Amino acid sequence: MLSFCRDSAWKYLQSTHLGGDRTYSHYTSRDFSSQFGLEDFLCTDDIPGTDEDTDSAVLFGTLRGNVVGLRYYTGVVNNNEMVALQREPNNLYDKNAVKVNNVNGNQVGHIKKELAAPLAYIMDNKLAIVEGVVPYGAKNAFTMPVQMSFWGKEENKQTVLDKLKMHGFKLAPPSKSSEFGFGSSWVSGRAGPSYSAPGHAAVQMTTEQLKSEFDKLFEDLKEDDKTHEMEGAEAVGTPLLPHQKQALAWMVSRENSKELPLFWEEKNSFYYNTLTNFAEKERPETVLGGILADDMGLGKTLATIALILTNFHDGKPLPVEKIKSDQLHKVAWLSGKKTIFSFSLLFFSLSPEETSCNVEPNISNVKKKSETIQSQYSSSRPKSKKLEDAVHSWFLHPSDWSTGSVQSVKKNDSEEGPRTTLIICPLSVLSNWIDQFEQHIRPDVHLNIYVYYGPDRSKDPAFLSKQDIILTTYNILASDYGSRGDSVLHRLKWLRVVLDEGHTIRNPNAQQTKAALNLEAQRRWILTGTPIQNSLKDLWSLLSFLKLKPFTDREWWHRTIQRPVMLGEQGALRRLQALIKNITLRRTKTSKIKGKPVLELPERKIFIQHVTLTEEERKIYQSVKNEGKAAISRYFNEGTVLAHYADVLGVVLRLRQLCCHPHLCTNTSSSSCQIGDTPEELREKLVNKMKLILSSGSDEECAICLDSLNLPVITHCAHVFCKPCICEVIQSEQPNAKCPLCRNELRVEHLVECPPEESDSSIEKKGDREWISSSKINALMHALIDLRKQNPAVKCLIVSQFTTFLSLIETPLKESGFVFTRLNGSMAQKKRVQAIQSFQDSQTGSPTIMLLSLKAGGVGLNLTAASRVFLMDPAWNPAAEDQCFDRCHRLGQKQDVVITKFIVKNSVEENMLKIQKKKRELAAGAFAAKKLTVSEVKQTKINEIKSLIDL
DNA sequence: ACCGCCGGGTGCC
DNA sequence: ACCGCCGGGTGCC
Repeated sequence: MLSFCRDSAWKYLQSTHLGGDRTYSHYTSRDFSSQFGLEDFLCTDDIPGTDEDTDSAVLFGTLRGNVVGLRYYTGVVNNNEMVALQREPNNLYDKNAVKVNNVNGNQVGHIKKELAAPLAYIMDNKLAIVEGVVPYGAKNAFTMPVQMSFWGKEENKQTVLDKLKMHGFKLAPPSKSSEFGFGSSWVSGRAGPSYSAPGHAAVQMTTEQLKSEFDKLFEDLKEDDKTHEMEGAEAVGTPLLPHQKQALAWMVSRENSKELPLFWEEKNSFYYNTLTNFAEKERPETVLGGILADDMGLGKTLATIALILTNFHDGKPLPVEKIKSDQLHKVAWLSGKKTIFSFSLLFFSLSPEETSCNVEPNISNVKKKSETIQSQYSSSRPKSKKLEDAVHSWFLHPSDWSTGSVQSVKKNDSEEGPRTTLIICPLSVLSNWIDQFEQHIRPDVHLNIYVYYGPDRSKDPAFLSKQDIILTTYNILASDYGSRGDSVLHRLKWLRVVLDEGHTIRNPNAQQTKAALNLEAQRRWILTGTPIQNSLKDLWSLLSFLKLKPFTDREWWHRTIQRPVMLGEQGALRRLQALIKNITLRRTKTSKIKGKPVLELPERKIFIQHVTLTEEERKIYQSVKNEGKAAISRYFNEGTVLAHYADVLGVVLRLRQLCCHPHLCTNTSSSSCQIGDTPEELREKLVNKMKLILSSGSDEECAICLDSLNLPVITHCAHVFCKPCICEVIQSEQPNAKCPLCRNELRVEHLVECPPEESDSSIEKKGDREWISSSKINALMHALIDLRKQNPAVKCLIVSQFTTFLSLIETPLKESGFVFTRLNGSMAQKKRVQAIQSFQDSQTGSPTIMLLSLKAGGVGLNLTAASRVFLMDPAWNPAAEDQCFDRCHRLGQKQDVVITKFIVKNSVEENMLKIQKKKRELAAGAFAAKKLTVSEVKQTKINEIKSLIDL
């Protein structure tokens, strides 16, 4: 019921997706392989027709046709307006019917049936995408002309031409300006007499060129009117830094803006869209929001909190109403039995239903629950007054609530419309938001915050709509939305929706994207540190979320911006830049305000501490290395290195593990799968390979959804995906599904799942083994003890990609009397929060060390209590290391940060450093670096392997 | 639609 | 006239 009408958009979407599974995988496979730092290693060049259909499309030519039946429809167009052609296969009168819609999606008419016949064939078989522009005659009563452009893959061109010829039509060959609607020459008549060579209208830019152009897009965003500053409302408990005041001023002005959106003009009481030439009487909705694309650590969360409080209602701030403490009953509310995060800070009024169904009127029960909360929060954060009070208030008998001793909040009684801000974030930053609310909202402010998370979350619309802020995750949003597309979150209208880490919705086919796009809100914000992560394509869902007309429909985005930019069309990039500038605020860590850096972070120094293995360790290392080297040499001789990628990776992994500790190397020799293997043997080998990949410290990302692996499964060709993702691919490519990464045959029944975590038992197994130290552990302990002598209060992060290594480190830490905590990627949310909070606590007796797995947490993680980092083993990807360092070297860090990398001499680790160095240079260097050919790329990868194991 | 097309009415000059 | 011509009815797919 909420989904707005955009049939043509979805049609379009499907048409580019179907048969596009393979095409899609190309561009994702780069990400996938980059997780190993061996880009393009996985032979993406073997995949034919790799880019999205729409990207590799060329213009076949143009054709003038007629739109008929105008009498019967309400949709109107202007001269030179773009129109959408949409198949209507269920038309009662003609199976070949092709509808013509205006930019708004209103039907204008039909394509005349003689032309509709070949068009239907072309469109149904996806031989070409057909786009229309009405050159003149827009005001005709019965029929009007339409200039059609046919875009498709080169190999389909002849089929299209033949089909049209069969029906007596002939395409005019493309001429330079014929395909765009921007005041071009053909408008006045037929495409010019030019018979220039068909094909690309312009030379396509290389990825590097485009990327550097994208970077430029953001370069000048800081100037113009975005330097205005605004103080936060009284309710904001934290003083804002200058750049945060700018963000606030900009966000408030965006929310209260009355300006027409970009590319719209008012003309004779009509509103014209200058890109599509669409016009309508109704004023296009002003986009009350935008993209806050500041670098990580500049305080996007704080800016958003400040916005919520400062532009609370009617352009006015949330009033701070001083209340006497004896009148103040602080109530925490626990929804159901297990959810800990379902609490409300201070006040809110419960609806009778909520009271009766979620809170059992049983004092001992309530006490028990509150004690659980208390042990989980209060003990770790005794200074958190607010929460402590909240917990104490639990001891109020629930009957008090109905006798009225808990006042319901009276706030903004005059308020009309929705009052609630819905914030959606990845689970990993949920707790960060809760922390920041506590930190930045003045304690005497009435604000209802509800964390919509956990199995017992309230789905009562009356209750939810009474909240000021609701916090939830993309996963909850998507799973609530489900297949039926309705959920309480989608039934309610929100004052404001904020998407944190907004690039999460870059994939238009992902469920969470669809769920986010269908939320109804007055004001819409996207917070992200990486606005264009992979390509221009990623921008569409963001713009669609912002409801920026006409880009909510992908066809118009594609025709007016994406394709013109990709084809390097004159002015297209400027158009894109204007667009981004209009809705985005971006500052980087190096941005300056009035000559001063936006953030003055303490220094960050990186030291490399070389470690020499003991003779014993070196012996083991050498034997494993020789063995692996022999195997890899064999692959080289056979020319099968690339086919044995997982095995090569395995050899390298074992060597890396041996550099850390001999016990890490669990002899799961993943010998390659042989034909003679029994199903059990094969299965076991695949499971081992999968574990290898999952534990190798590389990004655990699925190449299909680009997100972290959800129910990882391994294919017979040894590639790992989310089970739902790969099943969908198999489904849609039936009966001959192929692996998106290597094009080997795929079958659902061949997918092997990861057996349930046995890490606990394996750790215990390790525990049975007698603990021994290692050279690296010795080096670490030496450094830690030294450091403690100098300053016992200093806090350290100990980072490794191997969680078992972190477990091994626990033993000497305990022996030497260090208080430590631990954070793994796999930890339950509540445990994580606990670990982070106790570590960030500055009290004496709090942990001074955190054992951190390299990938744990994600972007939002704030560990500024630490000023020392010990990186136990180098990562493939230097960016992953940097991101990890940024968790303590960020806003809030007061001390210089010293990072120590332990590197074993004469080992694979040193070689990894060399590769890292190359990568850094490549990343920093000019994008002008020429694109490597396929064979050059392969050679590079082979060289990397060789240098890794000294071949 | 100030068209095309259809089909009924009509029929020397 | 098994035609031509006239003029009314009619009109997307």
